Amino acid sequence: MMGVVPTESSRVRSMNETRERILDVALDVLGENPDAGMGDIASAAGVVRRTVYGYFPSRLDLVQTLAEQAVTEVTAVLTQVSAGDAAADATWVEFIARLWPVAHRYRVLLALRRGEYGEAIHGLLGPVDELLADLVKRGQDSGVFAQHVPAGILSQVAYGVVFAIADSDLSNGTPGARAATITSLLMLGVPETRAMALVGDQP
Amino acid sequence: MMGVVPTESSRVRSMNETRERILDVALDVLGENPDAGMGDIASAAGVVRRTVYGYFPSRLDLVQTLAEQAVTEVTAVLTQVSAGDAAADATWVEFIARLWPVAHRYRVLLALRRGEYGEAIHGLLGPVDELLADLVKRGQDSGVFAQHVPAGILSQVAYGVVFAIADSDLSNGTPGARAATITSLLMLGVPETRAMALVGDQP
DNA sequence: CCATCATTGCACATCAGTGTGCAACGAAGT
DNA sequence: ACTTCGTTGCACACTGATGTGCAATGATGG
Repeated sequence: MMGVVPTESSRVRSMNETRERILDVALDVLGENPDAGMGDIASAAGVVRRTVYGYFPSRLDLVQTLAEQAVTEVTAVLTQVSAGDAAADATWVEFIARLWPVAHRYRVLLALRRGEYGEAIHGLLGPVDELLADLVKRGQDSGVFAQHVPAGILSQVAYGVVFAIADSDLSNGTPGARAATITSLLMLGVPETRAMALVGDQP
Repeated sequence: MMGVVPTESSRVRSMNETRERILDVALDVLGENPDAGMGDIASAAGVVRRTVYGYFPSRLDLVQTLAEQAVTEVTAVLTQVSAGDAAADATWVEFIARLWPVAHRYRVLLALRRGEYGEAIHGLLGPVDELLADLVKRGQDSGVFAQHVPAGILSQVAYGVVFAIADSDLSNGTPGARAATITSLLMLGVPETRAMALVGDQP
């Protein structure tokens, strides 16, 4: 139905690998230093700067590609999780669990939102914000999430929190993910006992 | 006891005003774009680029001065609030209320933590982190705050949340401050009813 | 064996920002 | 009035990053 792979020749496959490797290490390098240059990315990818420009004519093209990937992945997680008929808080737990590696991976976009590429990124991330707000609003309407703050704001805050944790020192390993899940549940108004039960008392 | 002002001459006062104005607009300009240049800051301050270099020999000097100011102000708020013998959650509410304008004002330091100036800023903000962790730990020990997450991590998360809200679109006005206060209380494990009572049900 | 082509290494121009030097202006201090 | 000095407006050199052009190389595919 989707994605026909016509047995690409070795050359095309090699190029795809190179391209993906560049995108891959770009997330790492830019994740540690959003101001890293094309040369740094190229070096980390094991290629020369000139080669990177062969795949991405400008720095903006690279960043935009990364942003599009992020939107695609996050949207996929969000829609898949929302498809089920579980309670909103349980859905949220699953969402964070699956969002976590993605958020950590694309944490650079949060820093790049500001200055020079801000507009492009913000535009691409718009649909994600809406989906997120919808999820939170459904939780509020069903009485699972508290209504101390409007859904639009609350979703943005929760969104920011997950990224803040993914962006912090405790981004690696399970403690970070666990902290992000519990904390976000609490801030959504889920009682502590229920939150602990959802995430499992002892890991 | 502190701060003797020996009736400064008009010249010195003018210089101090210029210097403070530069630092003031630097927070604004850098707050919107952390990569703004000295020229942008100078223009916004109504002076020429050369003049800025007269007060701050390098860009690092300017940023360090801003960071030192932030540490001074935040530390002052933190110690003053902690001096009282109120409950930990009430203390937290007052803390956020007074921290809010400061956090919003110095939000640029969060973005500047990464890349080039990161080390200097991180070093200066260290003491603040400790004070914050102490406050959270006291709340946990007194049973007011939940212990689902270690104090060190929890304080960092709450720290990040407040800055995340101060850094977001809803940074201006009371709704942002209210959202930050309620949200941080909830994530600290304070029950919703108690949190709403502390912050006031209707503003 | 030969052609294709991704990759390389080097060239170059361009641009933006940093930091400095210095003469000149103009308001404040004596 | 004369001096001091903050400020200005230019000058310059330096650095680092971006983006492009082009010949050489070497592996792949016909």
